[in-house]
Amino acid sequence: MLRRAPPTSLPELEARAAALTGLPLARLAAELDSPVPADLRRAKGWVGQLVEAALGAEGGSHPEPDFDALGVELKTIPVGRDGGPRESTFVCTAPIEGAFEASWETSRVRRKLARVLWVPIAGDRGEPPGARTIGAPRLWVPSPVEDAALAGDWLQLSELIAGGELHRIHGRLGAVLQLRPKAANAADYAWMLDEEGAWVRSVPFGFYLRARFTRGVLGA
DNA sequence: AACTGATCATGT
DNA sequence: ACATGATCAGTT
Repeated sequence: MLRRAPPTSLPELEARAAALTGLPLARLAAELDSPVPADLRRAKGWVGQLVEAALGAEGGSHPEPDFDALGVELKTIPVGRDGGPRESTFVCTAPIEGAFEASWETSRVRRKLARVLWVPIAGDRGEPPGARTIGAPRLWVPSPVEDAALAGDWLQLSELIAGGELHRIHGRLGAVLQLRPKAANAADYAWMLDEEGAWVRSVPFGFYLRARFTRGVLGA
């Protein structure tokens, strides 16, 4: 897949993203010489990686923002006819150390969400990936109210991890931020501390933004 | 229709 | 194993 050079300024990045508005993914894929999968079942990351390449994100699996120099994280978000998100948004994995010493201010969740460029991808479930179209991008910086809501959930969820109360963790907790499994399959595991302070195998957890929250962010 | 738990691909 | 990119698909 071809990849553009990284943008050198925030306005340049925003202009590039805006220029993609209305473009079907099949056309973008053709420009970038990327084969279009028949469906996303075995290509779940294809859309995100395609838009990364189009905007000149560094890509790869490094723990840095997509546009490191600009401090911007890129997120594609599937939206329905009303412009509302169809899915939750993965933020980051829930590291065991992050539950202890880190404050909300220095947490990975907050750093990840400091500045996000949302790129909506319009299309219904089951629609061929190439037929989906890129929507108008939105650069988001959490408002004080949004930040406070995220902080509250993060603290509650982090306390469960820090306390080793792993069995109490499930996707129903958190008003805007939730913890859910984030793994390759059911056999995948991570080492975590239980209530007794013993290392145990656990399903790896990830922080996700609820679709309801993202709906507000997108102004839909 | 929304939501949660499970899953898929790739790179380091 | 864990980071990146997410969506699938069964249940409620």
